[in-house]
Amino acid sequence: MKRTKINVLLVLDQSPGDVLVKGWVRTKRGSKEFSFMEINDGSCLSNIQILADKDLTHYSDIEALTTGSSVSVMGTLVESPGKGQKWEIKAKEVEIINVAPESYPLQKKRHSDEFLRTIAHLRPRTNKFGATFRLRSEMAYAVHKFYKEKGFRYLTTPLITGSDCEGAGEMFRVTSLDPETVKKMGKMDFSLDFFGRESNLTVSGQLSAEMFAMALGDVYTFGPTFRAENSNTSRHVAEFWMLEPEMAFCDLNGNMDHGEELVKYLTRHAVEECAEDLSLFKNFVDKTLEGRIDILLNSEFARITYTDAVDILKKSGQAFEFPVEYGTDLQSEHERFLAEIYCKKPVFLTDYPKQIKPFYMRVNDDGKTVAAVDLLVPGIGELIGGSQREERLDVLEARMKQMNLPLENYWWYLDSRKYGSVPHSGFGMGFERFLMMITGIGNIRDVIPFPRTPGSIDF
RNA sequence: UCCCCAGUAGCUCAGUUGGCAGAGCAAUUGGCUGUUAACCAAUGGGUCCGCGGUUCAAGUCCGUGCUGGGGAGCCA
Repeated sequence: MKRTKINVLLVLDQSPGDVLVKGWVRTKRGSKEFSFMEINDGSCLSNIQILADKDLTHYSDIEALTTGSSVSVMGTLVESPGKGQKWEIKAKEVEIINVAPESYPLQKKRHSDEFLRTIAHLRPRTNKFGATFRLRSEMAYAVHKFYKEKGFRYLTTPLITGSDCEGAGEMFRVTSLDPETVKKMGKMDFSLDFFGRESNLTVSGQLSAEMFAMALGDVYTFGPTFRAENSNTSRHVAEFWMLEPEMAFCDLNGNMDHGEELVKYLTRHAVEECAEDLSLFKNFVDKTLEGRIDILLNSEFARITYTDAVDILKKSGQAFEFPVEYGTDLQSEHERFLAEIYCKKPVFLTDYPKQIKPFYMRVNDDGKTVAAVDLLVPGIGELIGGSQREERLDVLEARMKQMNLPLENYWWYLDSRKYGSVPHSGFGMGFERFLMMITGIGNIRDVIPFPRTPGSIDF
């Protein structure tokens, strides 16, 4: 008999008769005459209830089943006379695949996120984390679906990079030399290393993506990204997934239009395809989630220039811990005020002073600002960071010299501005940040399977 | 990296002025004919985060380290 997954069974209108399910025992309520078991196979949030009568062979073994044990159950799918579920299975055969001993750490009660992080290998077996990682999977699919529908090409850029100045924070060094050899060298000699020069894990696929946007038109990358920053916050991990669209013939406004469309598309997909899992987050994780999702879907995102934002903050009358100063980066409290109190919805902040932004951002006509954009989301902070890129070779080279960047290392990047350069734009969206937004989960470590953070690389 | 808070049973936590180590849940055993985080009864369960100090006496006070959480910076 062929196994049926529980998500398929639970939506049936009428019973097909006998069915075979396989899964893990979530809870068992036993008595002398019969036992109820709830089985989950990961296909959906819901369990299916099994009724096991004492007449079954090995009933004493069935009665001894524990939470976490794995079983295979064949029986008749019948309408449940009890409350709380439509269907249940009246078991004919229960095969015990493996009994989980009493040391199984997951109990039939709520556990703290902190505890579950210490057993990250088992936490996907809980309702909350099962829902989280089903949703994560569905959102990754929706990313590809969105870009397929829009005619973008999927680009996989290198994870190991030789550019030492990608410009976004500390990098992890990649080497094949063993520490003893390096010690004997006295001073690190990269020419003896695998690639013959210093190499690192990528902090962004953007520069590569720009090259392909100049060829394929619209591209996106979606893959792991690494930052060696010693960041200890609920919004940072050392290894995360980033989505980076890059679009030829696109200016900053087109960039924002695209970002807004993307966020709304993914959100709508979650609402339409993940309703059951989403209901868990709405009910048990974040009571304000429903309203926030409604705002995401139905409001037009605000768009404010950095200069206007500074004015708004200065006139707000708010007592900020840090002063608002034109020419410096906005503090968290300032960004939060703009998104959560002033706009009460996602807001694109644009046109930052050029001295606080990287070399590749396009210099505006005022000569003071660049065509940068950040999307700030209430409760999350920065979800998207991007820009229109500097496509004018002379302006780009001047800027790089100003910032003391070694032009020769970027010869290939500059070639794109030499040969058929066009206006183009793109941004990076933190995939985990998006998941936090759509689930209401407050710690980024809880939306990634095995989080990597400073001092922590278990599992 | 900086600031603040916490660390006691498998989990969540209480522990008064420094004076015998506690509860709920879980586990184990038994009972129970339709349960829904089932219910009822009994039983077992401790390096009070580590190290050092003060004291007749430290879970409690002091120092230090580690781990975790919240916030800041960096950013996605």
